[in-house]
Amino acid sequence: MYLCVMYSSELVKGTLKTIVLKLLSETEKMYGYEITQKVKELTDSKIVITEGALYPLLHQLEAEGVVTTEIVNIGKRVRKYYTLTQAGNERAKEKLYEFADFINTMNILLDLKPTVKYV
Amino acid sequence: MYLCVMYSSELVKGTLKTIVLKLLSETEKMYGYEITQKVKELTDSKIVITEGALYPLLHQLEAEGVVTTEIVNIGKRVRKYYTLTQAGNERAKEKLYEFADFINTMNILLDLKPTVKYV
DNA sequence: CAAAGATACATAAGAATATTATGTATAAGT
DNA sequence: ACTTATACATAATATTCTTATGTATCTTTG
Repeated sequence: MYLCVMYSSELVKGTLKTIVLKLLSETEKMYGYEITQKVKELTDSKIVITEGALYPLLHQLEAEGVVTTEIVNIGKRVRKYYTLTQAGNERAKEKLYEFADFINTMNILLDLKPTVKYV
Repeated sequence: MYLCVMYSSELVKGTLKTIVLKLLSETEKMYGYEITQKVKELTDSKIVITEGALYPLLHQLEAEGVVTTEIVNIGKRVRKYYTLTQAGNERAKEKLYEFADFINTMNILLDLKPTVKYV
């Protein structure tokens, strides 16, 4: 039996973009469903990205020129791959740096011990 | 000259309750304005709590029995002090633990180095 | 082989939480 | 006198997520 303790949604809220950009920055191209599964796997189901949150975000990123898309047919099904643009890579770096800095600030504020470095 | 780089609002969003509970858990009693100033000071103005966000949260916490209030007259002005109840202290511990755990998960996911312990 | 579950996309209604703006009022600094 | 700081509060709006719904194919399993 397995007790899955997810985080309160308000905590995860706001980190979705950072997570997606990070994954895309290290995998060249990914499709939506793949991203949800990867996050589930890496976090041991502590963070679960819902489709209602992910797809609108991906569309938004495309509209902003952060990613480009490529549609691939798998049998009769369709997959939509997302790839970071050069601007997207910059965006990913910025977001990761911001998050690392944010964690450091929160550690000080909440009096948690170590600091995190983003090189 | 001083360049104040605040975090994107979506990052800070969701951590407000944790921050407030933590401050109240170590200071016995605080009033709203005091909380905003303390956070500003501790984070070097990287996190600024707006009144429109804070006051509704404090009222909510009171309605939930997490804090009790005490109104104090300072001259002709009014101050509303907030104190954690016993349930509030539990809530603060839970929230801090959750946040520390969340940071650890995010560090793994985003491949940032150290982990944070909340004892 | 039929049903259930997994894969894969998408959007709309609603909830939650914050920002921005506004309002009131006193105290302090310039 | 005027501006800034202190101190509360709420309303309109914006953002971002959850939940629900919809479509469709592929795979596993009884």
